Order: sequence, then C-alpha cells, then structure tokens
Amino acid sequence: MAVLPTNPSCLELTISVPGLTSSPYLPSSEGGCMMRDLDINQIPSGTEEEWTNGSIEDEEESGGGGPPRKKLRLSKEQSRLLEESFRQNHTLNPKEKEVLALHLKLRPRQVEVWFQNRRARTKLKQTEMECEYLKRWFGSLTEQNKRLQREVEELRALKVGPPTVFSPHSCEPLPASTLTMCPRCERVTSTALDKGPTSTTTRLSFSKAPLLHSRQPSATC
DNA sequence: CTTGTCAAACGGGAAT
DNA sequence: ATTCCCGTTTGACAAG
Repeated sequence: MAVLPTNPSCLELTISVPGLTSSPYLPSSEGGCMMRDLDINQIPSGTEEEWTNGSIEDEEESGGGGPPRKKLRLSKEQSRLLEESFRQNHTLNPKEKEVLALHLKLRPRQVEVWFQNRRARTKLKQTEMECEYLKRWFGSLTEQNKRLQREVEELRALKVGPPTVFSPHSCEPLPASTLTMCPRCERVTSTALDKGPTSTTTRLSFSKAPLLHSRQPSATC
C-alpha cells in the first residue's frame, strides 16, 4: 500500500517550467474558495491549452440552454508536470493547487479534478493488483486443499482393520465390536460400557487417527 | 461506421 | 463552508 505523506501542508513544490520563474508569487486569493464558482470550461487569458473540440467563440455563441461541455486534453508537458507533483504528494493544499495551476496555466479546479482522477486511477490499479494476488492465493489454497483431501483418502484406505482403542480409564483395549464411526464428525465412537467419571476421549493406536469419544445418546458429537 | 478505452468533467454525499 | 471521494457522464481517439 502506498503511504501518503502525512503532512501535505509542508510540501514545497519545486517545479520548474521553462519560461516561468519559480514561484514566489501567490495571488491574494488565499482561501481559494471562489474556484468552485468558476466555469471550468472558461479559458484563462493567454492560455496555450489544447482544446480538442470547437473554439472559445463557439462556446460563447452556444450559450443558453446549457452548453455542452468542452473537453480539454492536457498537453504532454502539463501531464508530465502534474505527474511529477503527484509523485511528490498525492494531495494538494489550496496554496499548492493555486501555484500549480498558475504554472500550468490551468484553473485550480482543473488541477483539483486531475488529482482526484489520478488518485482514483492509482487506487484502481492497487485494487487490481490485490485482486490478482488474492486470486493466486486462492489457487494455491485450492491446490493445498486437494492435496490434503488426497492424503485423507490415503489414510482412510490404510485402515484395513478396526483400530485398537484403549480405554482412558482402565487402559485396557476396548473390544472392536463396540466401535462405530460418528457420521457427523467422522470420529470413532465406543459403545462399550466404559463409564468413567470424565471424558472418555483417547487416542487411537495409529498415527493421524481421529479422536475417540464415547457415544452420546443422540449419536452426534 | 461501430466499438472500446481513456481521461476530463460533473454531481452528490460524506468528512472535516 | 470547503474539500474529498465515488460513481457516472461525456468527448476524444484508436482499432477493427
């Protein structure tokens, strides 16, 4: 998981744009709260953004019943700089947003949206990777499960005769005729009158054997 | 031309 | 009140 920097407010953006001095300037709108009211499709003056559809004049003429939004394609340089600052910090405070927007000749809202979408892409990528990892894990667990099932079958096949079971109380072998298999938990159960004061659970006399316990009246465990 | 993919942008709700 | 996140819409573009 990517760990985001904990204090984005400390971030000092050090982006150098050819033709621009790096940034002691900051416009007075420090709150940065008017940006929400800006028309995101309004072109800032002197912009060199690449608008792929129509022109500014087209947009202005089409006003009235909700003009169709026009879509900006960011230039390679803009994308590169945005990526660069994203690498430094996945979130921007209003000041950084303002500075970056000025550098890129975009509106702060556009920078904000770009970062939101970029975070979403990152998260999606991570989710996909986690999904792949879980798939592989599931596959290996399935394999392991199959192997264990086969092992159980092999061990069951080894049980050619009834096992020798010892009473936990008398330590004497129990008669094989008194043993049955519990259908629910698949454990060997004794029907002998091996009444002890406590549990009658003991070990069978072969390895990897199920637990023995006295049969309950309900024949379940 | 149709279809699929990518990314910008939108709108609403949650968090602070 | 503002910002962020999330789901969705929309436009551009490429491939078939």
